[in-house]
Amino acid sequence: MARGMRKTDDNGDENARNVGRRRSTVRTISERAGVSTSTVSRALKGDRRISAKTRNSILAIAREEGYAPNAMARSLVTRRSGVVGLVIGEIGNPFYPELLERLHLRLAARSLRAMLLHVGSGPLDEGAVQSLLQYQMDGCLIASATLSSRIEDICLQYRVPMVMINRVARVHSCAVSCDNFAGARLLGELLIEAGHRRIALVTGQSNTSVSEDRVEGLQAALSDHGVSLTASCEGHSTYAGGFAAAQEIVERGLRPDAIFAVNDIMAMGVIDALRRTGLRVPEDVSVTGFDDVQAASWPNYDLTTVAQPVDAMIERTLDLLLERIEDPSRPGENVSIHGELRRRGSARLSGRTASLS
Amino acid sequence: MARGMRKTDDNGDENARNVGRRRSTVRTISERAGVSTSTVSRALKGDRRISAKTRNSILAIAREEGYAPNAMARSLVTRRSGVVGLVIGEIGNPFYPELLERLHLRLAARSLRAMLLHVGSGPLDEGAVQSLLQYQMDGCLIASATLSSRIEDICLQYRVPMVMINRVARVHSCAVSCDNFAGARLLGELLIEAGHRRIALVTGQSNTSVSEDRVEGLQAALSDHGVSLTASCEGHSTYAGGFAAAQEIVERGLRPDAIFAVNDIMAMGVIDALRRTGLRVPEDVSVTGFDDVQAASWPNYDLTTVAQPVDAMIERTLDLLLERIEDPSRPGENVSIHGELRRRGSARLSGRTASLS
DNA sequence: AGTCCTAATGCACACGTTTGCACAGATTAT
DNA sequence: ATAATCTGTGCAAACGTGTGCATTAGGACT
Repeated sequence: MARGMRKTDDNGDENARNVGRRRSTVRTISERAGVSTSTVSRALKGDRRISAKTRNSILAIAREEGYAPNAMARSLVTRRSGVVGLVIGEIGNPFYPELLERLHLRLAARSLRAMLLHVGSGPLDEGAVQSLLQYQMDGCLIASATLSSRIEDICLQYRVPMVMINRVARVHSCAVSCDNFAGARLLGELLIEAGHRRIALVTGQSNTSVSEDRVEGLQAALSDHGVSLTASCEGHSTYAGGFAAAQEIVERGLRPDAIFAVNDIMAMGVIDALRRTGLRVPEDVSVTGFDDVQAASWPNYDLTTVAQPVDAMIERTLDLLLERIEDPSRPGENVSIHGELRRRGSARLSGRTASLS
Repeated sequence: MARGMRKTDDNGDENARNVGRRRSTVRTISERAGVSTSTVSRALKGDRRISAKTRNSILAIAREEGYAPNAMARSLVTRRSGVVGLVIGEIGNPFYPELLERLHLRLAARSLRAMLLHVGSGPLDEGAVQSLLQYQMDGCLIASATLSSRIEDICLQYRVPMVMINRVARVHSCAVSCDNFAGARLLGELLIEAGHRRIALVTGQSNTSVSEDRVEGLQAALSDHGVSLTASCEGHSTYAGGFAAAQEIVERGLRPDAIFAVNDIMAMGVIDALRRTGLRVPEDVSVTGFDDVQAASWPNYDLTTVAQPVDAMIERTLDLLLERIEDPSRPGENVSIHGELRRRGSARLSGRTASLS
């Protein structure tokens, strides 16, 4: 299709000298500059011992050649690859893509690169753990509520520093998460203050720490006020899972006046399912989520939720990881950071709190 | 929080021999087996010249040591890193996360690993292009409708094989995309057959090839039937962009009976905006999208759209990339693969086609 | 017995960097 | 004048693999 023919031809000019030729190395430069390779190496990393004159000359040649140091060769001797492995969870939940973007940005800021070990909720293949070792990764980041025990074991065994994000760690490991318990409790109190007494719970696979903590947070708020759960429904931790769970709740005639979904994506499914049966949100049923993904603020969801402090979590995660790369003997640490309540339209407000922003 | 204490302690046992010690190398193994390092190297890659006896002995020791070959050292000599750079686009559009998952899977199937160069719609920093060269990546994959000319130039200049996905390439490059023109034309015809004559267009930044082709496909269908566009509205290629565009169309009193959005995520914004103003979809206005992201089949969108043949596109993309890694002198190629029309509830059907599945 | 072939293994170098140490020359202190 | 310090640079060894070539041993064939 000629439609694709935008006219921008002729590749960059600057280093036409090495088209086709092999990439220039520290050796190429040393020969042109008439110095040894070690001098070149030192000049390029700004070693003060190299005189300004030769350094500038070397820098000029390097630029002209379009030189880029070979990270493979470097990491062979420095024993640092500058690469961290990345396991990223259920991609159908927009929380993870959104996390991924920030994470990549902050990694780059610390001059680290991410290599994908696994993405999605499928089982992770043996190739992933092999490449973690083969590529001499400096560390490993696990952003997934589920599946990871295999890779966690490997990291422990081979002493690869590892930090999990959006989870709580078992012994010896590090993890950073939102304070799910406290956040869920806030949501629970919000529902109770708004007068709700028939509260239903929609949860994902309950064996994740994130899910468990949120459920317990809600329970804590409820039992503080002598309220007990009207219903509890478990489904896949997806939009479809939330949708199905809400359908089931309606069909069983449980008539809750509020539904607490364990995360935003399920809450969105819940809302759509409720409306499909003619129920109004929030007039007939209040709905809350957790995470504050972008879609939560879409006008037709307008979801009351708790925002995970993603940036703060990432920053802490990288602190922990870099510390352990520096000194692998450091003990494991669990960090939980407070999230922020977002009052929106999917849950009724009590008269008292309605005047607050 | 004691809540986090799941009990699973003591790391794997198998190779307790090398805790704390440095990882075992081909040399460690050669010494234990009483052979030379070259024999070990050959045995590990199944060279037939090594006798079964010594090979088995070496394999056993390697397993016991938990040996993993050092990919850095290997690629230094083989001049193949097994790594491809990945640029992934506007993450707010679920098309890209969904693509990412499949892509990673198929890369692994060809024993390649993906290193993240850039993610999201922000400007890509110089560090990204530097690391493309430093880590000696075998190739580069660009999955983004926008931004990439900088990295494209670099790839051309340094002869790094590169394939773009969901775009059409300018000269010298490779690209794989859905046949956007044909797909959009199908949608256009569907709308016209259903009796729509007041058709509005909602588009993203029009300077992307994907967007342009879809618009032209629609136009082709319209002019075939002597229909001309009722309105055209441009916004950011996001949910919010679609939402704003539909609002504007309604406010300007243009009264279209159908809206063709350039992709699903914008179509979702369009639908929500229309409903917010009291208009029904599809009774008052039909809406179509493009991509068939997962959310398109959510019951409250139930979006008529064209499914991009993601798996086929990925497979072709990797074919092209691997061919060019093998032989970089191959000429550029544009591949476009037919998508599949998905008739759903967001667009009215004509009596004639209503009986079809 | 000598020649040739095959099978199995080792030697040594290359890949591109970094870095401890040595060395030459210049400058300063004694 | 000699010793001590400093400045700028080079040598050479490492990092862990892969691989062309040489080497050895054993057998088969003439």
